Amino acid sequence: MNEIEVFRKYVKESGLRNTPEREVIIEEIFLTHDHFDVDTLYLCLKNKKCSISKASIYRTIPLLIESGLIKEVFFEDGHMHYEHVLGHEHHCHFRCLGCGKIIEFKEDEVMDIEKKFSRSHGFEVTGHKLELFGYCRECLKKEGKDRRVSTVDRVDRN
Amino acid sequence: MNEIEVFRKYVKESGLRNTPEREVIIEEIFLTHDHFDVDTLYLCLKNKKCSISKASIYRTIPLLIESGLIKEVFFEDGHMHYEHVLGHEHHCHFRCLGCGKIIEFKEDEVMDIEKKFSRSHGFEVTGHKLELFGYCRECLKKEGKDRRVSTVDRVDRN
DNA sequence: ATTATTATTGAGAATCTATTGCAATAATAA
DNA sequence: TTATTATTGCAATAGATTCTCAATAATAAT
Repeated sequence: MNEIEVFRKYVKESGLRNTPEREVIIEEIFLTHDHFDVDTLYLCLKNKKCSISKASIYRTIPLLIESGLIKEVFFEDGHMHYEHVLGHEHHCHFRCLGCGKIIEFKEDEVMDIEKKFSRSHGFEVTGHKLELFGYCRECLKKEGKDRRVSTVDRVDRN
Repeated sequence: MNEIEVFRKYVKESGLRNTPEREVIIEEIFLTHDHFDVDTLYLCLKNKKCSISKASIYRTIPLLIESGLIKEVFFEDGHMHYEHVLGHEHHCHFRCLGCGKIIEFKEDEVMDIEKKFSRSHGFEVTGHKLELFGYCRECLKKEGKDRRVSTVDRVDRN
């Protein structure tokens, strides 16, 4: 089942209505495999012929999350970023505090942690989010310069 | 060194100036061991005699992060949440998707993941953020009811 | 097919978080 | 004590997200 079919099924089961606007949004999102945010998605659609209002995009995103197509990954630069779930196997992120670069990597060991926690607490663990941060090789070279605590809460003082 | 002393040292070393407002903010934050956000912090201070402008709180937070007193934990309900670093050993979070409850737990195995990633990529890993999510015991009882994908992007449709 | 019902859309207003400009104040160093 | 300039509070602003509402269109029922 591709993303459109998944969504149609979800819409039907939920008693919602499908619309061309929503399918256009989904197609645009799944055109690449990258992270995305509302504003760039909006501009991409605008630059093609098919302009869709931001309100509709904002209203569609929770549906895409509920239907298991996408998920939130991180809040950065004042807005949320999303990524694919369908067709994109689960992975973790490394964020470079120097240049802001995001690197994805796979890590099975987290499953052990999930199981251990699940057993010890009697909870059902359905997922996780692991982010490592530090400095990438390139930034380690420019040693010490430009380091910051976080992309969001940088303090510029010079 | 307590939180105030840490901050005074940081301020001195950074060529900033300390102020009573900043110390009041720090004292309020470290009064409890809980997570906090800007708005509740602002209201707490307002409810006591010592009202401090939101602008000052927003301007102080990055300093507290840089000085190692606090850090961001998650973005939820449209705004950032913070927690103590000083005097609060590193831990991970479990978030119940049913009731929103946050549970902290310690987990050393993540260090192995850090090291493994660090070695394989030649990066310097300085920290991590691990969040598990699922359903707590209480919510498992009310099985199926009230489940949601995320606290932020909940879809209410009834 | 046609019609009735009502979810969805788009545009803009409203809201909310967070940042910034500015004049007054106050913390440090001289 | 004085000079320097970081910090404060307030108001204005920016940006993201939500909401209002009339018009439209997707489904179900006829």
